[in-house]
Amino acid sequence: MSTREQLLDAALRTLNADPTASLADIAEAAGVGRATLHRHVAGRDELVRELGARSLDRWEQTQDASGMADAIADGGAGALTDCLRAMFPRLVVDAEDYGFALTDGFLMCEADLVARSAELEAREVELWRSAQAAGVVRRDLPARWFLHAGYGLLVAARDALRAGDVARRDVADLVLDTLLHGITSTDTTDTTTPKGGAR
Amino acid sequence: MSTREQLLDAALRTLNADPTASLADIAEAAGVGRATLHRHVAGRDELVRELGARSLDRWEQTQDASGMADAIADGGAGALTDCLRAMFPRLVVDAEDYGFALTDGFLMCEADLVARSAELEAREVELWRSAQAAGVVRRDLPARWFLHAGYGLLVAARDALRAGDVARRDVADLVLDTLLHGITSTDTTDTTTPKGGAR
DNA sequence: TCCATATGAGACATCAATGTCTCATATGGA
DNA sequence: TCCATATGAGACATTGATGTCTCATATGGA
Repeated sequence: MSTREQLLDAALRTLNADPTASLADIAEAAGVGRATLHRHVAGRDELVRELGARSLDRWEQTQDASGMADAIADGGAGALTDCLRAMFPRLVVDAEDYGFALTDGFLMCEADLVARSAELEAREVELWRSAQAAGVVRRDLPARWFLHAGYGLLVAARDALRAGDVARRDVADLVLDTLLHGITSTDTTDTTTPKGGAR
Repeated sequence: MSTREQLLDAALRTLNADPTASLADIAEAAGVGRATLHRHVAGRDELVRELGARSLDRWEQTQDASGMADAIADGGAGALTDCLRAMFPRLVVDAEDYGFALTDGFLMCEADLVARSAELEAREVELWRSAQAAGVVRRDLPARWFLHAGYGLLVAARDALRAGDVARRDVADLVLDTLLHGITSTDTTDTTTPKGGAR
């Protein structure tokens, strides 16, 4: 891994912990002089743009690795369900790795990032529409709402992990379960094994 | 309404639109000189602390107006369900009014705000626990997850409204419906009237 | 009219973050 | 060893936000 990438990794870690961290903070966290940081990254703008692009790369990889395109092409309920079940665990990891990018609003000031983000969103909306058509998810709600709801639950997952309220190994199931089935009590005599360890 | 409150309102509007707005921006948006803003508010810290306190006031009002305490005391499924159905429409409005406070992380740097927030969170967790005990919501998920999930869906609602993806009149139902029942298709022959106007 | 108060405009100093630069040093290969 | 390159430390200037101050003006009541 190049020095530049190591610096960007350190910057990501630092900004996840404190989105307002200064370049001096980042350089210190990277164990590097401030001048050295500037030698590899032109400035804060470039650094943030780079990390934003990385987060979109990751999102795209997640879509690809989940077989989103194939599932949409297939159109069957099984394929679409499998895609969702493959995608959300990855998205939860992404949301934690790129936590600061999830809620910080400076990414959406860069035109190219906005465009890419819209592109990836459009792909995901396509997935939701296919899932509606296949009868996997409700047709009485707007497909774009699923996008926002999924995103919101990723924020919830990130925050729950940060607060230590849920176990890392449970959180992906928690998100998908909540999104798909909601939190209403399903059975009257609940004897199933707890998922997140009800406390 | 006092001048100070009018200024705080303008600050809230401005910060909702752009969380990085400077005091000069806020003063301009309020139609007031920068000096006048400083005459009423000591500085940015005080302004933000004040708005944070307001958002917590609103949250507390929403809890009270939804009869949360009574519902917990009652403990019945009906009372608890009514409370949830009264609370979320209000929370959605709160999330829109205090949108910047929803995801911006400077509030949680003020010890007193953190304490109050934890207090209100604890109340809401109590509600969720009661709802679990009453069989209203699932017992196989940690109660604190419901807190995060509800919060995440409020973020989703705010973003969906900002993006123009859902109608304002639908969004509260959308949130509660998604949280309680999830997005899985419930019936095979869907002839119900669309809620958000599936597009 | 006269006066007290609030305001707008703007000057001014301060401060933190940023970006650039220099120089001594360290590292690693020829 | 000798040299090229990368680095660390730090000086320096710049910039934007912030906070304070003054003064002329406006407003509204006595």
